[in-house]
Amino acid sequence: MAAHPGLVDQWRSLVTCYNTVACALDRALQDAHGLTMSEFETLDRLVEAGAAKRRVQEIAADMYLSQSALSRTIARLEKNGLVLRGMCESDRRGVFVSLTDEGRSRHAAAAVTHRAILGEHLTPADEPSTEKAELIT
Amino acid sequence: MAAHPGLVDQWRSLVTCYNTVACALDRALQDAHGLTMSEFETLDRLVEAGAAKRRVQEIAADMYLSQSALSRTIARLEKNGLVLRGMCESDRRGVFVSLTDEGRSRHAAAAVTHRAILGEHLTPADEPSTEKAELIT
DNA sequence: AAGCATTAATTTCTGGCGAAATTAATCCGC
DNA sequence: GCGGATTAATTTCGCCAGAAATTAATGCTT
Repeated sequence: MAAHPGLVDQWRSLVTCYNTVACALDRALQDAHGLTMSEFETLDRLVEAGAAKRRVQEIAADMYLSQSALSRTIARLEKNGLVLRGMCESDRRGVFVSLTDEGRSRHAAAAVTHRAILGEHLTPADEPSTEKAELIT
Repeated sequence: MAAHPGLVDQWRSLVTCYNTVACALDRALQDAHGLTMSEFETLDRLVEAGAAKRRVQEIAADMYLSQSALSRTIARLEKNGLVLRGMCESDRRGVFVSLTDEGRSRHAAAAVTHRAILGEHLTPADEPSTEKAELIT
């Protein structure tokens, strides 16, 4: 019993760290850019893909978000003019999702905030400092 | 620009790790014991405290859960007979929360599942293997 | 001791999530 | 080419979370 007494502590540290960063990110993105984390992440995947990217599910696979949640997220983004949904001729079940110009610029602005928040809460890995320690402890 | 290109990757790893474990935990606790993660964590804090523990907020502070969410979680636990709410004489705003016998035994059973799932997904830290320790470090 | 700010907990209220049901198109075996 | 299985996306449903409003007790200042 209790063969790995550190496991629970390890998990709690992970939870605390995740929640701290996620909460800070969510607030900052919402306040400064009116985006939820899911919305930002969705834009992020589209920017990474460069061109138009089909398959809502393709994005979902990268994102740990259910297909239904992503469908609604994309609907929200479209309503706000950041994204466009289009037909896909080759497979008419599929849906193309592509960034609008405004989507691209909103993402660019939000990405600055995003990295700033990460920088505040995570250590750059090549420079282990005192920062993250306090979060984890 | 991109002064810390690894930051985003680090964050994504953390998110993936957290989601993977949290999802597995949630499923296992729900299927085997009918408990949500929040409910289990609440029981866990009460067991750790040993005696009756007042201050809903005291528990909340340990748990990264808002006071309102915890209030509802405790209400659910009470409805299921795992926990009791009682008056606190010294400060009548406060509410004592205490485990029932069934709460104690349900927690004990669930804790086994809990540790098993953690063991599957996290490395014991004293034995760094190929799994996910790298994410946390 | 009266009045106002503060603190503890609960209760709306709104919004996002996942599971399951639904709709629609494609694939496949005959 | 027809009918059943599969796949892509959406919609519906119920649940849980946080923010803000509410209720109630305490503390503080005069």
